[in-house]
Amino acid sequence: MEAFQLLSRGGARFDKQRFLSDVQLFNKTAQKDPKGKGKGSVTSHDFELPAELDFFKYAKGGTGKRKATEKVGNPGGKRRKVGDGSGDEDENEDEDGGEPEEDGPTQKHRVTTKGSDVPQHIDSFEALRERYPVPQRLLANLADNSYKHPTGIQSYGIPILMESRDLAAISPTGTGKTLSYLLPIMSNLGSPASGSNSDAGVGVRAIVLAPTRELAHQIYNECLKLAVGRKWRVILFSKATASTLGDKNVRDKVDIIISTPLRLVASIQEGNLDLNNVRHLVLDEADRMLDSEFLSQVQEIVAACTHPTIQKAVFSATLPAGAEKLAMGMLRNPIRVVVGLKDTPLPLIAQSLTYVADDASKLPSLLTYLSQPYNPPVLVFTSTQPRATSLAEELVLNGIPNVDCLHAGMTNKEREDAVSRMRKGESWVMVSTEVMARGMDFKGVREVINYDFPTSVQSYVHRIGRTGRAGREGKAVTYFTDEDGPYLKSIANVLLQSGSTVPDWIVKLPKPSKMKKKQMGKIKRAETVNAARKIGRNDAIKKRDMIAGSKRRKAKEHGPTDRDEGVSNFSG
DNA sequence: AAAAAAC
Repeated sequence: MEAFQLLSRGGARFDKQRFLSDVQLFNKTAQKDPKGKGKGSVTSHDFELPAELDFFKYAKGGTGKRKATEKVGNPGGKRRKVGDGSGDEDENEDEDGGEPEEDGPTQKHRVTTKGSDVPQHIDSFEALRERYPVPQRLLANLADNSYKHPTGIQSYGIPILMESRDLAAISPTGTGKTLSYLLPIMSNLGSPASGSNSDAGVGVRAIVLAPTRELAHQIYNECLKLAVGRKWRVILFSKATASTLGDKNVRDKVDIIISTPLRLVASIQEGNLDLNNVRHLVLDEADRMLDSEFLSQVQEIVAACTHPTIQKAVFSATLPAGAEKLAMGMLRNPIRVVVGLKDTPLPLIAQSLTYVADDASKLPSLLTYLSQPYNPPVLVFTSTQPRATSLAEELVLNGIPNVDCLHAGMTNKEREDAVSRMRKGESWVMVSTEVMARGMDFKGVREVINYDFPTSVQSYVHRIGRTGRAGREGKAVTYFTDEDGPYLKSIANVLLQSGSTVPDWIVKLPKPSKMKKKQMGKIKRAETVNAARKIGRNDAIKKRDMIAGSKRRKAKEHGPTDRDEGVSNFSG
């Protein structure tokens, strides 16, 4: 059920027929309903998933024992002290009662909270109304968009935000974070400023910041769905919409702005925008927003929000210690909620590492991959814009159908068109840079390929998080070359953590010390080569990868020999 | 560590 609701959010078109098979895959209790596959006979009631079938499924295997529990509320109003975020967590856990299953859904997930006076979580959206004055229309819009049962982060995060508390929320990719903050914002704002809302004050009252235009747009779309039927003024900030704020009558009646940081800063500096009436500020993809390039912009925005009772919240699937410290410093008496394991991908995503000797071997590998049956659309990540462009060109030249490309070097229109094709299912292979790595919700994406090795664990987690969304299964393949050796182990650990398997030799790689990383890079490069050769001889390990390897060599003979500059300049 | 993205 939940998976169904999640699937039907976001801007992407949603194929019920296609989803039906997925649900049955997950839902052992569901009766097979051949009629359900018939045209037009599928309704949401046809596939009630058990409530415990949450998005978060703990995979078997991985590293040792794994706790898979659900934290249940905060009985007795137990106080919790906010700590530094690292180290031990003050947890309150409870078994969920379900039995772990071999291959089906594991019916357990874990939520941990930290902070004082944590509000009781909700078990249903209806329960919200019993506790808070949520506008009827908002709940109706929720239902109209097939949101029926809250996910973990929604269950815990929404009451916290409803009670005007500051929140740091960490929840895996594709688990419904957007709704977790939009619903409380719209509820707490009460009614649009343009109406007879005496409490509205003057000027924008809520701001959501996101790192990319595409993501801001997606959040905006979500917001519009919840805004149906009321005269909310929600603005997706851009040069054009920002200029409309020159009109004071417009400016004073804005309710919510969704924006990227720099655009907002520009308007503040132009004197077109006053943030002193902002009561809700959300940083989506918080760790990204707090890294060096965005930090000063975000700080400027935070400083401009001078309303005494402003509520701040940060959301992400990953929050490294440094970013968390910064975030906690911004928040007032915050509650920290972690769903699942921080910095860890969903176990629903089957991850693998594929050895490709060097950069020149990547294209043949990918072509081989795409010559075999695959589930479009496939999302392919490269490290730079030129590499994205030239890889897309190469694929087209090699006859791969419906190849698209998306990076920030393209014009706004090109970017919008690419997203639109993706949403319509017209893209089969989408080649992109990090711009697509975070937050984007394309329901159909079943496979992600890291053509270029991700430059951080966080990048890896977010990239592969474009699949496996809303309870679906996904697949992620990561190419690595000899040069990626120094960072291989850290990514391999992520795979292990989330239940995927990793060849032994990678697990045994020594941990690179920071000081000697560069030096060790050379040593390890040799180790990687040797170990990778061993794999080639070992039938037991990663059949797929070996297939890819041999096909790669074959494809190389027939494949194009001349390579675009953009593709070859990777190995500096 | 390093590129990308933000206007």
